[in-house]
Amino acid sequence: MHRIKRNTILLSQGEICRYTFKVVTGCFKSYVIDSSGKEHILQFAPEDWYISDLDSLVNEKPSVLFIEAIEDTTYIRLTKEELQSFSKDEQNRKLVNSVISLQNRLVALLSSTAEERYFDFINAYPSMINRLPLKLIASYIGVTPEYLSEIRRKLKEK
Amino acid sequence: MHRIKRNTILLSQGEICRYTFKVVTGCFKSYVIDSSGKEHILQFAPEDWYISDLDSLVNEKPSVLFIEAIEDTTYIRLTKEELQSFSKDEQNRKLVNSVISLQNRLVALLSSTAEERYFDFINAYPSMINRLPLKLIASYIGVTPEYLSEIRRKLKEK
DNA sequence: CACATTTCTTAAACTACCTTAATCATTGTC
DNA sequence: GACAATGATTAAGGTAGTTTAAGAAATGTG
Repeated sequence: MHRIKRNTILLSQGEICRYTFKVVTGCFKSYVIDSSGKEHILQFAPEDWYISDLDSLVNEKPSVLFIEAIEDTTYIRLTKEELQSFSKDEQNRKLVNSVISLQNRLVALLSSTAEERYFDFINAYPSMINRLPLKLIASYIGVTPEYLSEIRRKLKEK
Repeated sequence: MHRIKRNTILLSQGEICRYTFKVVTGCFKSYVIDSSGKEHILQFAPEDWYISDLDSLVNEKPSVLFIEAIEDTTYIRLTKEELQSFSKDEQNRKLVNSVISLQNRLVALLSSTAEERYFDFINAYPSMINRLPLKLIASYIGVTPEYLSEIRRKLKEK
């Protein structure tokens, strides 16, 4: 079991990812930084979630993602070999869940407005809303903090 | 081995997906239709690719996706049980590849402009460019056909 | 071949979302 | 408890991408 402080980076873009991290308490985020320096969050990992750059881990190539603690966090880390020693069923379930969650995000990004994606987020992660700053939610749903702030104001006015 | 004509739908939104389809010759697309009736393509599956709605297949719930032949296509279909009889390694590789390709699309949608995503598409699927109508490429990269047409014109002017 | 249907292009008006910048609120730190 | 740093809000102006509509090109069909 490992213990790290908020804002600590566990994996940086360009490094080869050697582990999958399983959160015990706290929360991680994975994100990319685009050519203009902006951060875009792909995943939050609160208690019991797994987080990793699978492409980097499996194919031993440089990661495109950062993984960083957004709260003081305790976690377990699993090497590729340890992951592979999981039962076939267990491994499958985890991989299938990853596919499903990415597919759902993709569908939402392609076919919903920012306001709809904000509702989706609230429904999918009701307990995260009070735990995350607006800034991070905005980055996850794919808008600027200023625009999410405007969305919230419009919702109150109703 | 099954054989179907262009424009035939193999899976519709709302149905439970019973198979993973492996293309022998031809090409499938998977897509969603949003609340305003617009189509958004998630994946193309040319020769040797697999396509399915994993969430629906594995959890036996109604599919959100359509799967449709965009050329006359021959394919093999695999039930959930047949898929599970694959070697652990083979199954893992396929699932990991799905995660990676979805993750790449997500990163692109969050952090690139439409023009950059068009370049990404050309680089990732050079052989598909001549095979797909503009309309379908536009749907895949997440813009209207009119706007992709404009992107192409601007590129020619350079 | 002729006709219908679908696809592609162009252009003008529009909108969802971004940028910048200023102000205020909250949090962390010595 | 003061001050710095970070986060949230608001507003004005800008831009990437959409909508609508119409015509041109390509494709399918009897």
